[in-house]
Amino acid sequence: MSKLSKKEFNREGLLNQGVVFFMNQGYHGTGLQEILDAVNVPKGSFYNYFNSKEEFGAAVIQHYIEPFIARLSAHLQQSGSDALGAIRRYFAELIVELEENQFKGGCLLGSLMGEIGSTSDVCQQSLQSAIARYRDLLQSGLAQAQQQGSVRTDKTPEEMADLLINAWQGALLRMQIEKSSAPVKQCCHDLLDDFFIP
Amino acid sequence: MSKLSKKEFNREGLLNQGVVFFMNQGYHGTGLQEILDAVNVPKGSFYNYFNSKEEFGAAVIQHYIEPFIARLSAHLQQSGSDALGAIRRYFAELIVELEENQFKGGCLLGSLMGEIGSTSDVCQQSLQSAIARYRDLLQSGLAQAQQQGSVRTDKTPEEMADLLINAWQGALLRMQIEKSSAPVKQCCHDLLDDFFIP
DNA sequence: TTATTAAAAACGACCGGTCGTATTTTTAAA
DNA sequence: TTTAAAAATACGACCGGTCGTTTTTAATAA
Repeated sequence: MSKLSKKEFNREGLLNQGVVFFMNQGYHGTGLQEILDAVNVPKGSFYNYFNSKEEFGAAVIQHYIEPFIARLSAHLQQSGSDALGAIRRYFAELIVELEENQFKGGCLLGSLMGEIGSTSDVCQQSLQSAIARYRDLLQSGLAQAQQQGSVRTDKTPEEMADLLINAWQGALLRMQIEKSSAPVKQCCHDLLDDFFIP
Repeated sequence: MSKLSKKEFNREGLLNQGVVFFMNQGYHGTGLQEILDAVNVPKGSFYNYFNSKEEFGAAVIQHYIEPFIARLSAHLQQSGSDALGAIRRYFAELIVELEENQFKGGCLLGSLMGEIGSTSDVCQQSLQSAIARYRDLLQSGLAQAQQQGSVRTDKTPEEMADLLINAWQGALLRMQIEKSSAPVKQCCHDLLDDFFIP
């Protein structure tokens, strides 16, 4: 493996483990050492990859949201004339994975919003942009569904996307402490099978 | 002031400041020293009041939820035949206070669920019971409103209470990073003025 | 005196971050 | 193409400081 790609490999590893540790133990509850040990990167090398823990946190946030956007995007793209179905299937997939993980994870964005959303400007901005991107995608999916007649049109897609994201975040928190997927299932059902239907 | 009541006074002060600091900086982001300094209690004395930071955190959670339950309860009690109006006014009051606080706070329960909901059993249980009490109260209010004909009856009050709490929590997180009360206002409007209406 | 509580001092572990230095990679001149 | 200078990266020891907790001492009550 060439040296250049090894650097990128290590960087990716740090971001991946950052997601895992921050999700399980929170930002302040996770020491850099834990992450570095997990990827076998020496302490002194960390600052060749990132300028500070805070900037690392911001990068982890962006790294975290990417696959979610890619997956939702893929579902929407291949859904043809059933955008609402694509959204339903996307969330159903997430629920399956949450169950597989025994409800340990939740959503990194939700956890970090509460923990450092008010204290770290850098991370706050990262959270803002991550959620905005996710929201915009969901919004476009709901707009498609409106044109297809499967979603009510007396609410803006923006409004519904926000409600769905917020309720989903809250349901994920509940899921964590109740160790049950009931909250997230209920949430999807209430909105996608009822409130959003014309 | 007698010694006994001074001890109770200090204990209350610690809990109050615990709410403030945990809300602003998170659990792991707050050192005991900060809280102790704010209440002028020596560090060595902390363990005369609480057995550990973790148990202190669990106590802070219970201490935090109390006034919310009392206020919602009061609104419902004096609402007569307009339980839905009481719930609306309760949340409207909360929104005013959030705006006064410049969206700094959010909800301690939401923040701590994400940060330590999966790692601290003691706090997890405390969060569970705090939310359950709050939910039950909201549920009873919604049941009243159903009997009064102002809320739809094809959904259980439990289901609606959960959705309201979850969406509210998510909206509070959004409010924090967007520094705007728009998310919480939208949330209340979507549910209390639309989805819950028969 | 003895028993009980408050508080000070001390504990080891760990925090994020910096340091000097060794090694490698890139750049540019020859 | 070879070589020399410069820039970037790797790395572990180490920084001052803070963490939550424990032990020891001082003060108070019985």
